[in-house]
Amino acid sequence: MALDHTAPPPTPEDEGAMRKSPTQKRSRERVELILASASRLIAERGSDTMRMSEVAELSGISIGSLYQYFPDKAAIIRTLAERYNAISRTCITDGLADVRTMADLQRAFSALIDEYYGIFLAEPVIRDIWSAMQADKALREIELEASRQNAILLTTALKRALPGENVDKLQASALLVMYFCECVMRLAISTGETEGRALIEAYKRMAYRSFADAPDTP
Amino acid sequence: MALDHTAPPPTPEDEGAMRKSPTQKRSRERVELILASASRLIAERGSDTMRMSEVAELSGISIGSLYQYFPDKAAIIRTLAERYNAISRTCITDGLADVRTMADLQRAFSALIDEYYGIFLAEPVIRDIWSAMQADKALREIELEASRQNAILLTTALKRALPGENVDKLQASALLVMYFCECVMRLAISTGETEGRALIEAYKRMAYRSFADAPDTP
DNA sequence: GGCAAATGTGAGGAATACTCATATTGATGC
DNA sequence: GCATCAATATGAGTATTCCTCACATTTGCC
Repeated sequence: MALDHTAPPPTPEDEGAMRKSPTQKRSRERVELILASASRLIAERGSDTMRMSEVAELSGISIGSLYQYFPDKAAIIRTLAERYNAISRTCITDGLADVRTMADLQRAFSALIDEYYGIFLAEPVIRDIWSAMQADKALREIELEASRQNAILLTTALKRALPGENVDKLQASALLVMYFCECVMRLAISTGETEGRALIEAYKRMAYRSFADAPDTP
Repeated sequence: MALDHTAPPPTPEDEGAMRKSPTQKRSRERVELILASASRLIAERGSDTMRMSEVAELSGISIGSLYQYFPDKAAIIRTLAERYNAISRTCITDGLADVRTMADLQRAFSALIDEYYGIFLAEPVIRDIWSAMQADKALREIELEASRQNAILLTTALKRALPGENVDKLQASALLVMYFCECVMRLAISTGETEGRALIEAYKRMAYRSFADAPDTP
């Protein structure tokens, strides 16, 4: 599952991020070399401290050549992100192919999520790109802390409404609901208001059902 | 609900981000002035294009003074973020105070989310801080597009497993589930693996319940 | 009024993404 | 083999922007 940069996959589709699509053999190899170097640097120290000069040096090419293929630093990161997305799409397609019933779906979904989490844990580059990005680490801590505080408030109300429920599960659900609240707001902003409202309604349904004292799903 | 910078609230708690807590009256006012200027600039053009020199100029103070109160650019943004968090915590506390039953909870929760979304729409500064941040806009587009693609795959499987279900709602739920997948991964990375695994289990329960053909919640 | 501490100032240092004029390399025709 | 032109490579230099620091000014206090 780990991305293999030594054997460049034939991907002429993500050239949208590039300045000039390389036609000669050597330059195609160089693009792969750049991406491999960037991957390594991101894995070691994170994308925000990765320097373009380091990418060039580690690749054994000049800065000028680097900018011949990628218009800016973000383009390198985007290209990596798109490759990871392509991989995960394949996993999902395969995982859901044979689903016929809800029981199938549940098994398949659970396995997919576990696999995905495994990849997340194992691949520092995905972790960095999707979670660290450029965003200030301290700011993410603040967001998490706010979600925790809000989750405590929600758990308190939930305990009153559902006296018999398993408290650990209530707490985990409450944290998710509060954390996802920020997430769905971001999503709604990205999609625009019309779709955003529908998504927020779906979020509310989802949150409410997660509270309901349904029997556990394995 | 909009933040009021003309009447500085007595907040000596968020001084953690500051370099030197201002003791004199004038300097307290200056801190509020800086935050108000930053707010305005972020609302107009976004935090990533906000320049420290602009903040200083708009505040009518020198750059040196700016750095007397805030150790760096991120500290200004963090201070604003913390103030918004304090406000939302108050809303949640008030909103959930009288909850006794699940019906209460549902009403209160729904109202809270609607209110929060309203704030998000109305306040460009919150929008920017929580959604744009420094992160590359194109990268967020890529994430959204990936979630959409994955949601299509999931919806296809869901339609097979639940032939009679309302397709619009299935689609909205599927998009949320897929988008939240990235979110919960980020969350799990932040919390560490022990808590992360519990959260991922909670996420799976939540996702699965959202598929189940339960009656709609109003 | 005088003194010490707090606060204010802005030219300049430092870091780093990115450019561009020039040099090198590869392909193609003869 | 050689000429020629386009594609590719180079890295010193530019531009931008965050942030510092040595010195000036103001404030509170006796």
